[in-house]
Amino acid sequence: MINGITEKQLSLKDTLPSGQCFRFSEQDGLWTVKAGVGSGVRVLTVSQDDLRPITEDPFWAHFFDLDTDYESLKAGFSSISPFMADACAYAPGIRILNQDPWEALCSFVVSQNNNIKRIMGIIDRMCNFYGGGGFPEVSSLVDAKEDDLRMLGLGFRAPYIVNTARAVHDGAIDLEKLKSIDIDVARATLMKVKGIGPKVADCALLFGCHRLDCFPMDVWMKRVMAECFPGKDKDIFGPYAGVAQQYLFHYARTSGYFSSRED
DNA sequence: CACCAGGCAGTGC
DNA sequence: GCACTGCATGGT
Repeated sequence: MINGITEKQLSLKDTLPSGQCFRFSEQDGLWTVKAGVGSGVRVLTVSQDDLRPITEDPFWAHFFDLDTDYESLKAGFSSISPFMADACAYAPGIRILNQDPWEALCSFVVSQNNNIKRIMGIIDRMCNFYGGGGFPEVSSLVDAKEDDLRMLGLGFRAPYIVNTARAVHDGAIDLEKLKSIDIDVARATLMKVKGIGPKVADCALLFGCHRLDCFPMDVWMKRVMAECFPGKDKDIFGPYAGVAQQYLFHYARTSGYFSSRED
């Protein structure tokens, strides 16, 4: 441990592959993370043994949300139920990333009815085809040809991507305002786009706009809530339910508790 | 062959 | 309001 931050405070292996971001890779303990749109792309190389590339760079420190106190959040969650305490203890170094809002929104449109490995491949091909390595600009997807998107593997999501880019381009969606306006208004604004439903809207808001009260309900979270919190809803987790959601999602997917498969 | 993947839109009731 | 179905694609 170097520079006062431990794996229990920031775990790369529990945070990066936990289904919230899609542009990273790992080889022999060395992680590469890409973030940002177009020529504004940033590239991080870091290992768990030495997190100084994160702690000493304000951009990456913010990206990994080092300014939020997860210890007190976990303490509060753990008092809710033994199962919740197990989920927090299972991977205590999970954090909610501060990703670019456009990148997050677009990525989660790609994610629908898809698996994480394939999502990562599609986004990688989009970055190379449209972004020169950075995430595709809104302006480059507004006029994207549907055949090109299908060639990259988007399938039925191809028109959804174009719809989303147009809504951002013409101002129907103001990504910066989504960070602060009323959360129900924010969700409704996103869901006006054909191709954005409640799950994608919540993921975009949680992972791209840092709206920590958003609680995306995917197939895994539906299992968790039905089996471990019957009759309850996200309100039992309080105003930071989105953080609780990430601990539960990761625990459900990878612990084997729900007879899952790893990928 | 079937079924699934960090869902959604369309349709029918 | 809720239940059901088709949807592109690749993996198991």
